Amino acid sequence: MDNTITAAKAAPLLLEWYDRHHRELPWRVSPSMARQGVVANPYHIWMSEVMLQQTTVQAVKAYFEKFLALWPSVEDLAAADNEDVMKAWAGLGYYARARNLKKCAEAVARNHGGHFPDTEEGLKALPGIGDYTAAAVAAIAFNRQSAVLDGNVERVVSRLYAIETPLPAAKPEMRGLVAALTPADRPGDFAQAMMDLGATICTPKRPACSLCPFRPHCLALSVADPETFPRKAKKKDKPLRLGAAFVAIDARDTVYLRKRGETGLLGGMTEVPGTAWTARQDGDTSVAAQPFAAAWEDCGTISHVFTHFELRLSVYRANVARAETGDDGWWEPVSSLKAQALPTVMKKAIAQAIPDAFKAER
DNA sequence: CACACGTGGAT
DNA sequence: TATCCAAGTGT
Repeated sequence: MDNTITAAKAAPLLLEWYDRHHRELPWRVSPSMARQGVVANPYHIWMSEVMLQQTTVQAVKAYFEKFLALWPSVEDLAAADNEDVMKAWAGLGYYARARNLKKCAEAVARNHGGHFPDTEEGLKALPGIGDYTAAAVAAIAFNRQSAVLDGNVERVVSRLYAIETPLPAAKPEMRGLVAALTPADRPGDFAQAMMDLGATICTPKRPACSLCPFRPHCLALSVADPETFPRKAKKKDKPLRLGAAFVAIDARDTVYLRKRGETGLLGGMTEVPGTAWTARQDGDTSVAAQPFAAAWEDCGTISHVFTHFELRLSVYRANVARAETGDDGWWEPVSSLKAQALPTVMKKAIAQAIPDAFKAER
């Protein structure tokens, strides 16, 4: 007997589960709040969705609160200094998101009177908003019946229908299935419910199928091991790249920093001088690659894993007079390094040269 | 379609 | 330790 779920049954089942078991999140209007007349703030929903791209809820919470405190409205963010936005985003990763966040805020403030477009199409035309985020903001903030497909939903749907096509080829099929399931009533809650289900019940490993509202209808559970869905190709292994980083300190306990170019890896972020990061094992990562002459002391190496390569950086430290550096950067007190737009890899390098650089006592 | 693009937590 | 992966987007 075919127990495949029908569109008419899916939403009520899932929304009933969501009303009882939804997560409380800082940017979310819970069902009980909605009953009291609270409506979603599109600025908050957009901000959270951009931060949540490939990023855990846990990591996002503090950044979300910080950004709202610094820039309470989209006009505030549009008027902010680019550099301040990059400083506030430092540590969250995927820094193109921060650059696009600022551009998007400027576009909304300048071209849309400070109001986000309320359609998928309008939203998707903005920087940093793609298929997923456009659908999510349209559904959650504007109650549009849009098909929201993220990693969680892909997992839920792939199991519900035991989809054998591997990702990402299966995405169009999955989007069609989600579109068929999405209700006209509470489409935003439906989307959030699918994501909550994927995050808390239909998890990548050891899913809690006994607690799942879709359990009677899940094809993967009935015919196979749900854990094996979604199918996806194996990832390539990461090559190793080598480089050197030079931490120059002057007599007043300040460090020489530079700003990276606006595009590419860590674009627009702050760094210490260093070599290019080469895949060549014979690249010069020795003190000979120094950016300026000094009595460089070998501080050992640090490792950092990026999305598509692993980096091993040789770190050097020296006491340097201000006049001996170039003029492509600036001197920053060690005590204020924490507030700089330093990506994690640079904080690691500096901490290797100055172990207490980021300690609270400073 | 394939690849570039960060980081930290879980197993 | 190795691997996966978390509310993806841009090119």
